[in-house]
Amino acid sequence: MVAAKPARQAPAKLASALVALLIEAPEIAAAEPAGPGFVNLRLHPQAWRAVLPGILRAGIGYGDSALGAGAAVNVEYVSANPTGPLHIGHCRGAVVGDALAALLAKAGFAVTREYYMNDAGAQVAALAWAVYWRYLQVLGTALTEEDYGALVPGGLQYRGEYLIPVAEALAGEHGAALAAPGAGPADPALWFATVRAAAVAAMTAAIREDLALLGVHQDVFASEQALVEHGAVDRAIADLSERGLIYEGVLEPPKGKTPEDWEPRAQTLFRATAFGDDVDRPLRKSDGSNTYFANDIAYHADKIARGFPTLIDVWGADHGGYVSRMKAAVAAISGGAAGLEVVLCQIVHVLKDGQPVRMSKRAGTYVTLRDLIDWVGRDVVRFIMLTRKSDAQMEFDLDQAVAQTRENPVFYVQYAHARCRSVLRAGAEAYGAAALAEAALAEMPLDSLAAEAELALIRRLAAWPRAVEAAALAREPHRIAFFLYDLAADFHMLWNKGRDESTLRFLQADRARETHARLALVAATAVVIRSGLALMGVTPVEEMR
RNA sequence: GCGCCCUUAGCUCAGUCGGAUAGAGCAACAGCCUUCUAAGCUGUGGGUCGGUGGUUCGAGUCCACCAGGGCGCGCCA
Repeated sequence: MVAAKPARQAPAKLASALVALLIEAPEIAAAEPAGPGFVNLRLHPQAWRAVLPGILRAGIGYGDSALGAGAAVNVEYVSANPTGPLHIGHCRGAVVGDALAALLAKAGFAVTREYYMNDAGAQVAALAWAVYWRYLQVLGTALTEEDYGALVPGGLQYRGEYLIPVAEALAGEHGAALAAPGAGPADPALWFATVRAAAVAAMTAAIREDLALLGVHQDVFASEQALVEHGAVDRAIADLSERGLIYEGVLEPPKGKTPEDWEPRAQTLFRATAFGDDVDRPLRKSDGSNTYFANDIAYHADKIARGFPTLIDVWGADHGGYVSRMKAAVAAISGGAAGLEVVLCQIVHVLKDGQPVRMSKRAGTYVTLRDLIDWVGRDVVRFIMLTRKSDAQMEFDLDQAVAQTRENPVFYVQYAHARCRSVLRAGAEAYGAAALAEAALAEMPLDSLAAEAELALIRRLAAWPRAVEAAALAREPHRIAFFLYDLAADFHMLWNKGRDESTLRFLQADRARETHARLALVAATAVVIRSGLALMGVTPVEEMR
């Protein structure tokens, strides 16, 4: 139908002509025109069976693609401020980013996994003040929290108890040297840099521990502070200035909802509107220091300079308003040579006993990544986080996550793999492990595989490489989870067919040829499940317990 | 007020490049265990794809407007 216009022929006529040609191909069993110009093709079963040896020889590498042609891609994810443990929102970004990176790598891109540490800004300063408060407490200060809070610029934040060990370590190393006599607060010039460094180091270590629990390992941890110290921010602003994209100006207040303390103010602005953003964006605060955006431009400039034509950032939905300005900045600073894509992850609501778990940072009642892993396990967390499109909100039902039923996709897929392994173990007892090695099964004659449910399963297996490429191009790792679920359903169906019809069971006593062909199919199914779970960072299980 | 995301079966969600009669699970109903794990499988019923227009041979998919939900909106990160 697409070709009809350039060919100047009616779609149905063109379809008939195509059919006449296609029917000649040896792989094609039937071809017929259909509907308004479709062509229905039916491949010979032999053409389908022929995919199995390739799967068995490729192993977990089945589905690897040359699509990316080795092009460099930088995937930045998590990038939580180093101010405390990771919570469930970070968790989704971590899993989505990690799976996306694995997916792109499988699709043939040269992927760098990166974490941007915001270790320079006001949040980290607030963290230092919070740690210092705990330090004074360790020393036995007479100050009340209220008194101390009055001394802190912007007030005391980060009251969580997780800072106490950091303060204790400081006290262990420095004694009372960072405090005034009597465990009172000393001049910040005396302690601030030391405390901030210790706090950031401790929080970074904690975050990396959390990520390790989740099985996330990134290649690069980029430091905002290092960029600032090396002058990267000034260079980036100078670069934009040379391109005529920086000016001093006054922004209009947001339409309809003017902040109460709004007053017109001249600022250093980036001409983001020249690259599709709604308004130009400030790079300097009124006190002359750089905005977060300015630092972020320098960071993205750094990534571009490191040779990445494609940058992918995985962000929380609360940063949605930030996307267009960052895309504008990347377009500006690279002269259009590099592109930024942003994958936004919407909020995750946790359900326990069917009720939403209330989260309040102030009350310290938010669900941490560690909590979640303690409750349901790493593999379940990773799989469930990939059972929704990232730009749709998600409910994480703790009860469903540990349920041993078809409702739980993790269980369902794992169960299929365990069943595969169970059959192969039984087969190995009958025929010996050597005969059931994947390389050996790849040599088996397969012509006995002819049942519709068997061919349906093979068709699914054959679709894996395309599914990988499509998911990689769409930047949608959740598709892998759905593919595996469908694959598991095909397998469970075939398994149960053997109950109704004993000739369809995988293991046929005294019929080695049929059995080996079926074991090749089972082994190939297990391979594809493992290949998919590997992308998701989920461990396949050998048996259910 | 403005911008971005979402809206598909009673519920939770898929839906590939715009392609034929829109698919799963749960819930409801009816079945399947002398058998490689019944933790599973089979079948039935269930739809104005939020609404209205438009583009197209063809729209859940693209465009415009509207409604509802979420997120954000100068010197936080």
